[in-house]
Amino acid sequence: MKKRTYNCGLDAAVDVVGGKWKALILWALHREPLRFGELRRSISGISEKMLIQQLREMEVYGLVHREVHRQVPPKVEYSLTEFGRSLNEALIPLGDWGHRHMATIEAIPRD
Amino acid sequence: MKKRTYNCGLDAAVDVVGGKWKALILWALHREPLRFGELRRSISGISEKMLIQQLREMEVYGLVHREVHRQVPPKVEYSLTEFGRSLNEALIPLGDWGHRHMATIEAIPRD
DNA sequence: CGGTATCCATCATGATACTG
DNA sequence: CAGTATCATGATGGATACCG
Repeated sequence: MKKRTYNCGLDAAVDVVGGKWKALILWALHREPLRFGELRRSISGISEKMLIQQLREMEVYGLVHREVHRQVPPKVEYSLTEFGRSLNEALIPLGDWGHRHMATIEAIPRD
Repeated sequence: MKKRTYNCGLDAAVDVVGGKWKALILWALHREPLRFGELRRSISGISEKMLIQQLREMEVYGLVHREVHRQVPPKVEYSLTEFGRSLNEALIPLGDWGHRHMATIEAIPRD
């Protein structure tokens, strides 16, 4: 989240959901609330640092809700807010597109 | 474009359209082909360096077509391929979402 | 007009180790 | 279990100057 004004909606949306991980976190949480560890295991390749960093930002944005259950061992559950849910729905066509063209995308030369 | 395999379509799509500029470039080109200078003026805040860099990547991805008209002064037109057009359509709901929630997004505290 | 080439600052991401 | 701290690296972006 760098800017304060936007020229178009896409500009604003990219600013919110931008980066490698936020869209994937939204998707991982769209079915049910998950604990930190479950979330980490369900998003392959993410480090604990990036996961917590992105989750904190998404909490500030109002996309994600963080609920602490005071018990031993500690249990913290993350879930989507209505706002997060609405963003996730807006991402579905993009996910479908990626799924349809995955073979093409993987064939793109790197570097 | 960093990875070679993807867990889900959204993962792949984010890899293709990720970064601050590519979605905006797609949008700028969706109505009609534009010259380099027109493109630069229509995307506020982008530097020449980033514009040319992103365009080159999008050419490699097969999203954008670059057509050189040999004349004086030089004229180079950029347009969307069918692939680029399909990606742009998949981004429309996200753009709508951003447009609907722009006030909320601008009100999010920074840092 | 439509780029290219450098240099440089800053930011995003990653690896590893450690803690309540 | 759910994080934090620290350091390293690479990507991103801005400024400036130059070229066919």
